[in-house]
Amino acid sequence: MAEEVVPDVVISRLPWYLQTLNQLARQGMHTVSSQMLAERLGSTAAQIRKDLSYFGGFGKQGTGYSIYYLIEQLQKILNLDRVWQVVVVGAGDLGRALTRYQGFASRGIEIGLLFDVDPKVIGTPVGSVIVEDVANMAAEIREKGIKIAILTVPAQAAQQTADQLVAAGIESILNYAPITLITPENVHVQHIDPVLHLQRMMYYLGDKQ
Amino acid sequence: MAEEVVPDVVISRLPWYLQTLNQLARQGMHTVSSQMLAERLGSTAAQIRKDLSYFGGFGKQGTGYSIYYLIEQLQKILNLDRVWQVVVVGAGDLGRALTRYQGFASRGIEIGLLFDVDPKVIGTPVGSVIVEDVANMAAEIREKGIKIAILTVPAQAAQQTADQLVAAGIESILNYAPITLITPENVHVQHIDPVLHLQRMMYYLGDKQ
DNA sequence: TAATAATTTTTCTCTTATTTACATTGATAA
DNA sequence: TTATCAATGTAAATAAGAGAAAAATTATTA
Repeated sequence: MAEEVVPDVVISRLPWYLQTLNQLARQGMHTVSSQMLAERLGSTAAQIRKDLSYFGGFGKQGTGYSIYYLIEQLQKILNLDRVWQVVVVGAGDLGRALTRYQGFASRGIEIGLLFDVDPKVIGTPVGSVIVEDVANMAAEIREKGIKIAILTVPAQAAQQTADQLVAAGIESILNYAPITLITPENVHVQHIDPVLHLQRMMYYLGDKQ
Repeated sequence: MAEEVVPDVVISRLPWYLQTLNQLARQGMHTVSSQMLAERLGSTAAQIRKDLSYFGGFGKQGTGYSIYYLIEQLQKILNLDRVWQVVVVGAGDLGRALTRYQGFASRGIEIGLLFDVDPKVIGTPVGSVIVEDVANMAAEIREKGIKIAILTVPAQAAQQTADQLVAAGIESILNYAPITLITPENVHVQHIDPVLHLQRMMYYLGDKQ
């Protein structure tokens, strides 16, 4: 009875499915077929069915999937049936924009802490949190038991800050700094860099501009 | 002589290689082996070599790669040997943060236009550009021949705005709105949504918090 | 100058991911 | 109640990607 491991590509698609299912639910729909969902997502029906089948059968043959039920199941699978606290490090333009971002609360994410080094911004409010001194970061993260960090510090400070976060018990880092972080194996890092995305698209644009 | 198509996964890794090569160059290095680069990236030497070999041989056997030469070649491949103008649509927190982002100019990206619907922000400056009325968007994009857009409008306006962008000749959209856009085949869309990334990480966190 | 060591390039193999195909199930209508 | 239709779940086939191994090239050292 080998403990079947679900491939990470599959995991990475589930939040995307969930997003669209929520959209459909908001539009008042109750049921959806893999075919219809695939069209909406620009994916394929077979892939959606296969992905879901890693976790069991959620649909009814002949009918499709109950949107409400599938949302509930996906939330359970992804551990979204609770509120996750997140720490933001770096209260520059981007860090502040993310801290104020309305799309977090409605999807179970709460910015619990916001840090910076700059004495000029420490103590100022951003949305409903106050910028705190990065010197107190480790202690506060441990106290609150936070496991997820969003990193929006300048490139030259990023690696050092990441090290501190890992030491403080952070296990997942969403990295907006334009460098590749080096972290222990057990720490999940995801890199969001608009430049990398834009450059990838430029390849396909050829000499169009 | 079949025109060999380079897989998109390969293309998506090149900007990442480039980023690290630039880092190494800034540190004063002149040469790097695939092995060393792989360690730096958290990738494997074989993969880097294989990716690069899609475009020819850039290295010297026994020595490795000339960092300067490889950067030059990658820039040529990705069409980065020019400045690309980009339009930002949506002058909210995120749109303004991106418009002011320092990391663009140094990597050949220039925010040429910034639009919003809100009369209160139209006319105000953000960095070196002025927020303009979205009503004039199509005309201005066409006039400047811009092909790339960054979309930071609220979810409910995103699809409609994307349609307008496509009609105005935009061929690549970097979408920050939390919905899946429906666009013609020839339009490249990339979706950046911190929530999707965070949710993916939450799967691996289990019930750690 | 010849031998050795380093590292790329290329080919081959293996693994992973996607697609196809179909048997099965449940719903609907005659 | 039976036949038909729609759509899932899964097994099998195909395709794509990654990794490993072999061959080739360059630099270095004896």
